[in-house]
Amino acid sequence: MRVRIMHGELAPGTALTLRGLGREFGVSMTPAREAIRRLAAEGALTLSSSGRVTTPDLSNDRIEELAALRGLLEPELASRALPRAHIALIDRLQVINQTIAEAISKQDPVAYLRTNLEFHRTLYLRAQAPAMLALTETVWLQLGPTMCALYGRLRRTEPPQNHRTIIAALRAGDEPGLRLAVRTDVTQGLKMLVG
Amino acid sequence: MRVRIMHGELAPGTALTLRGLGREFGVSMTPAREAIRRLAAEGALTLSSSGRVTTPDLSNDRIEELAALRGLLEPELASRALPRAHIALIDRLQVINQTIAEAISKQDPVAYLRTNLEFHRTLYLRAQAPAMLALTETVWLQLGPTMCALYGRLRRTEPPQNHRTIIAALRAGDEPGLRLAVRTDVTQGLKMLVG
DNA sequence: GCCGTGGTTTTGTGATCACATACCGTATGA
DNA sequence: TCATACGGTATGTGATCACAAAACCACGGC
Repeated sequence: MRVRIMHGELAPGTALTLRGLGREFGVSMTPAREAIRRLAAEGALTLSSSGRVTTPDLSNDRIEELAALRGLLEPELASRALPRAHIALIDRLQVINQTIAEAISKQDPVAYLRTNLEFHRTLYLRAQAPAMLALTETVWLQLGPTMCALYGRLRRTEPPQNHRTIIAALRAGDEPGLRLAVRTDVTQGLKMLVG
Repeated sequence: MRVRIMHGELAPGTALTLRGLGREFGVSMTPAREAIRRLAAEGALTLSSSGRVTTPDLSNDRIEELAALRGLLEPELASRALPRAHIALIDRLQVINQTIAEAISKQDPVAYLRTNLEFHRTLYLRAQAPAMLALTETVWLQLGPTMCALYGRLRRTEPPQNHRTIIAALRAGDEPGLRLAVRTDVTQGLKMLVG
């Protein structure tokens, strides 16, 4: 429920109401409120003064900060996943990569975003670091709406070259290369957004 | 309310009940539940199957992971705070440091922990990076109960030498030195816990 | 003496309600 | 014509209730 709400298909600045969400999902106010508050607790929603709730639209400083967070956390996760990455994982990553290419050619930003995150999560799951992954997903959640909105604006056409570099580094067991590839993949996309 | 609960004065493994907490704080189940769920969402509480809620007692792997997270996030925060650190801040840090020394001499683990975190937070507030600070506090929250319990077991007597190194690096404007000092301060304490 | 099974109690969940408050539209006056 | 004040509506908050499930305890059987 909350996952679908915040996965990116909600424009930043949208106002949410407890009763509205309750009606939409066929539940009462109590579970809706709980979901809202939980998302607000991890920064995915901003609850304005007097509890009014909206999806946040982030300032450029905030985007830069969250991008730095990704650039800090994700290389570490990738590095931890590297020793445990075997062929089956790499194959799955390549399949996901193909799906990403399809989403790009279809100009479907929400599918692109979702599959892109699936690529990263699939890799990071191997890191056996649940707390670190949870924190990273928190960051994704906060970036979700703005990223989706901005990807919708600028027409991406280039294929996911960075992902290919990541897979290559994974195959070669090249730890510094992997860190660098992940970092550039993460920061490059977000640098375009603020710039 | 939730801050006081998780600030460290709760042994890991304690079971919380909604109605119990409600009675303790003079409120009904609804706000108590909300607080519980919020804390559970950020990993400060583990809600077992069927919603039973306890304070988590962390495995050594988990402690190591959270320590790595601190070692990743906090040097970055300190580095960002460095250009904005002026004399008044350093003075305040030194005052807090004195309070820490008092807590150590009194063998009061919860006061030690609280003041120690106040030291770090005071520094990191200058970084102007709210999301990063929020994530770091999440990590603190998760570590809270175990750290308190373990600090109670081992009798610390050494004064906070690392904090003095941090302040010195801050004064000198030495960015790599600051990063290193923060990293060792953070990881050293936690290395003793698992070891 | 120990283990399984029954009932009782506790606990979490979701719904509904009453109340305070914030927001919005309108009307009136300068 | 614009600003301000007032009233109605909608919204969040906290409380209470009914229900289901899980835990606990005791009793009986092997």
